[in-house]
Amino acid sequence: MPPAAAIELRPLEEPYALKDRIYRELRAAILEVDVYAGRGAHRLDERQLAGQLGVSRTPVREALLRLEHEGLVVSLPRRGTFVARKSKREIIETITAWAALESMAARLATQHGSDVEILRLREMFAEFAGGEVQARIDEYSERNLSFHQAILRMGNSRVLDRLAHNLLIHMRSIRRHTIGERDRAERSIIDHMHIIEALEARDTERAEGLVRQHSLALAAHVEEHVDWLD
Amino acid sequence: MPPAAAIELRPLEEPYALKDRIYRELRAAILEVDVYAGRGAHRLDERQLAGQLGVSRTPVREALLRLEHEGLVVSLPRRGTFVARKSKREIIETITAWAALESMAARLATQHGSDVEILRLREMFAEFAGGEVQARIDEYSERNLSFHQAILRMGNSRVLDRLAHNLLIHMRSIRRHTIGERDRAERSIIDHMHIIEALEARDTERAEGLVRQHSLALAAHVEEHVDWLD
DNA sequence: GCAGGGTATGTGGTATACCACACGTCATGA
DNA sequence: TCATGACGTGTGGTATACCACATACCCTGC
Repeated sequence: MPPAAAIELRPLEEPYALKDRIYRELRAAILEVDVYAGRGAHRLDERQLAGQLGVSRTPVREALLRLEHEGLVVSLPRRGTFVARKSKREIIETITAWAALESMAARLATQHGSDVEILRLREMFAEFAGGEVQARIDEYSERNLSFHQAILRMGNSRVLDRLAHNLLIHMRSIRRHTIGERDRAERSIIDHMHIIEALEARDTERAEGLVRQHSLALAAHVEEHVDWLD
Repeated sequence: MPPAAAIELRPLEEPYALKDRIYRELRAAILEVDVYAGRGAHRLDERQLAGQLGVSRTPVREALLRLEHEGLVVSLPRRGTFVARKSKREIIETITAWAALESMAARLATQHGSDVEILRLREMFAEFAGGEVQARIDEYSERNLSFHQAILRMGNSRVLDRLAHNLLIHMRSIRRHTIGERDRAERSIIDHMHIIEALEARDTERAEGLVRQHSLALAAHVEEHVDWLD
């Protein structure tokens, strides 16, 4: 017997568990830190963190455990927990793995993706068509990420998406440093257009190949030009 | 000032932390269980496990957290922790992701793998050349796994290897059920030979494609013939 | 008979106390 | 001067106690 005027209530879904909120908080803080700046290792003291957050060590530890699984922090028994510093090699390997996953997603996208989804990809970059990339490099970078995530989603595979997402986290730190290399941005947008065309044509092999090539190019670029780590 | 006859001592590396040993123990137990047998959900009670192992809940929880992160168990807040049941779709997605990673490893293997490593692949199957596959299907299955892991290792990428390993865990449960399909085994060994040939020829695109195709064929097979889940 | 709510009980979530090990410091003695 | 050992201190590891929520059962009143 529903009342005439039912009150609308949202599920109120608070991120619920304390450990999850702590996890998000810590992750945000870690990604904020420029790990590669100084030489000193960024330390995460369980008791101190618990104190700052006003909770006990237990949920903090669980959050740290999760971060450790994801490779964002590294814990040395009885020595401390630290923000992970990735080696150049690890970053290249991560990008390579990303290339593998995203290219597979592109493959699947040509088979199962909807026309509408592909159309949206085009719209993403419509406003940058006139070569305004340089002027709004920051905004473009954001769009760039969305593009790649969109392809992942079009693969319509939760497993693929989840794996890639975990890798993406680690690639954010690179972004901070490679941003502003203008010629790369312009070449990037051209690549994207070719990828979109391949998707529209439902050319499985080509879409897959282009996506892989595009990502591997980033790996090669890091290999060659990045020297702010190791 | 090293003594004349230095005593040789191995690092004695006990798996160390309790939580790690518990993790291994639990993982082994979980993989032993045939999750897809009955209808009832396999439950993991923290207190009970702690009691059986003679430890407190804390390390047990940490082990469970890790297993949850790897997708082997699923925890419902205040309801319980259960051995994860993968849907048919999830399994197919997992195989697909595996295909992406392994094919990338094959790509890298053609570029950086040593001749010796490739030769070893051939040796793996030398004894099965005479069509003895059917008679020793169990042993072959083991070799089959080694083959794929070897390719992963030849990619010489820790990241790729780690990701793929995590996926492999979930595929073991399939093995139990698809083993004994003889024609598949024979077709499989032919595929493997072709892959080895591509690697020997350092044919990057071909090796990558064959590996991907080989794994995707498994996905398609599961899609079509597996009905013992969902 | 049955809808509704009270309540017992079991679960994971959290807080807290204690332990064992790693490392730095410093006293000791050759 | 410098090995060497004792020892203090701080860290993560573990054990334990308590809490809040979810569930199932039963009891009540209609």
